[in-house]
Amino acid sequence: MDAFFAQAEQASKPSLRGKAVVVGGLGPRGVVSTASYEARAFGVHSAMPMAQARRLAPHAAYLVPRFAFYRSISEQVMGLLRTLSPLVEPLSLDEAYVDLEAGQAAWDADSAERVGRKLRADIRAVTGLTGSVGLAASKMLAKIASEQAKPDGLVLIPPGTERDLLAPMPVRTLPGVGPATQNHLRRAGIHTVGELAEAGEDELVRLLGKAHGHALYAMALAHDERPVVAEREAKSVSVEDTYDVDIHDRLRVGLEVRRLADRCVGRLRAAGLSGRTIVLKVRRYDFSTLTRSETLRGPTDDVAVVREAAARLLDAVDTTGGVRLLGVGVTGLADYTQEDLFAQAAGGQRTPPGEEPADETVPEPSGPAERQWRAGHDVRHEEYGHGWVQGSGLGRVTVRFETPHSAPGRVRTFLVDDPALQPAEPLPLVCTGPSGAPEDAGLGGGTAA
DNA sequence: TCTGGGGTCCTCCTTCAA
DNA sequence: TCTGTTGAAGGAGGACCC
Repeated sequence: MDAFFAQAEQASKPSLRGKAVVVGGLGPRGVVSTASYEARAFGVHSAMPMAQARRLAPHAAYLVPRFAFYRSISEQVMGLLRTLSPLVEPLSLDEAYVDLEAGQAAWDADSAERVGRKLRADIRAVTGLTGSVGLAASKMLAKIASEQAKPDGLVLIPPGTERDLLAPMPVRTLPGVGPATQNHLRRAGIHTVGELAEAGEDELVRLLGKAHGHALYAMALAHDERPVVAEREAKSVSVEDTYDVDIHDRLRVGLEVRRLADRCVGRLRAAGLSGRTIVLKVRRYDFSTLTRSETLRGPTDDVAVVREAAARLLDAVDTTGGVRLLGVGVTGLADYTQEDLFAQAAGGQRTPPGEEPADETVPEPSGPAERQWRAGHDVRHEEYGHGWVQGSGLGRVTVRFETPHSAPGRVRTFLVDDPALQPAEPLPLVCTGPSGAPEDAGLGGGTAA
């Protein structure tokens, strides 16, 4: 999908169409998740500090991400892909590989191109959004083709042309080459994929290590045998928070770690998993990051065990000077726990999934008690109908009243505790009803936040 | 006024047991 | 009993991706 989060916001908010839209964290330490193509023209891009984006594009609309909304659109798109093949490998909410041959949807370049064109039309019809398609004989090349196809296009790399196509491209084009590897290669005088291939496998292994060297050499020759894998098992579960202001108080650091441990266990249990290794992550005031881990004798999903392990790990970390980020994670995942084994040995039963032990609380992530009006989120007003929060502060909230199918709407301001104003679910982006009235076709059961 | 969150994979080092 | 080798596992950090 093209600039997915930003495009989804523009589709649901007519007044933002054709305008610069930036989606990301709006706090003092936020970064850009997605920028619309209009915002990119000002130099705004993903992973850029939000403060920098605001300097570059002060007039842009700045919105917080609405993941539940994007997920509902993503599920529709993934559903379309699964009609083409059983082998669909999602990379994220907005990207996936599809093995067309395995699904017998295509067998040569012509048939693949037909499938690609129809897919783009179907995505447009079902979601109202544009997506780009890259067609090639391997995952690496399909990815490169789809990048070339953006926005709103289709690119096919004909078999036999791969090496010639890759040769002049910068090394950064290849997946797995980031800023550090690019620098490394630049110092060795290697700038393009062609130069990478000429350097030879031994030289690349010497420069970049065994795994990376071999993999990069193969990719430079356009060799990529990685299969499309439909089901991938998670290897770790983690939660982390960056704080608006560094935390200096050791007691507070301990409380935050405990809170993160609770959230992590909540996620772990929701996924029906347990884990053996507990990881504490600390990013200090100077952005230096360290991790400490402890491996238990067996996997656990016990909140008290994870809390205690995280606290022990924290004991070994110097936090004087302040911390800006804390995280707690669990790796070495299993779908049983040490307690299962004990229970089995004793002929007993463990707490059924979903039921919490009486003396523990694993709070689900939730907002504070007072009403929060987050920029970009949907609302409904008794008199003015459906709209979205354009901004809030100083006890007031500004709402623009419009829907995906209306003309750009008017703005009104209310007190934050105005009882006539309530949070609302996102409206579907596509009308399918005979009357033209929006139906629930767009939102997969209306699961959005 | 710098730099999110949730992941995966790799490398290097240390420890420990066979 | 002592020593050297080897491999697995644990731990830490870094690079990369979306």
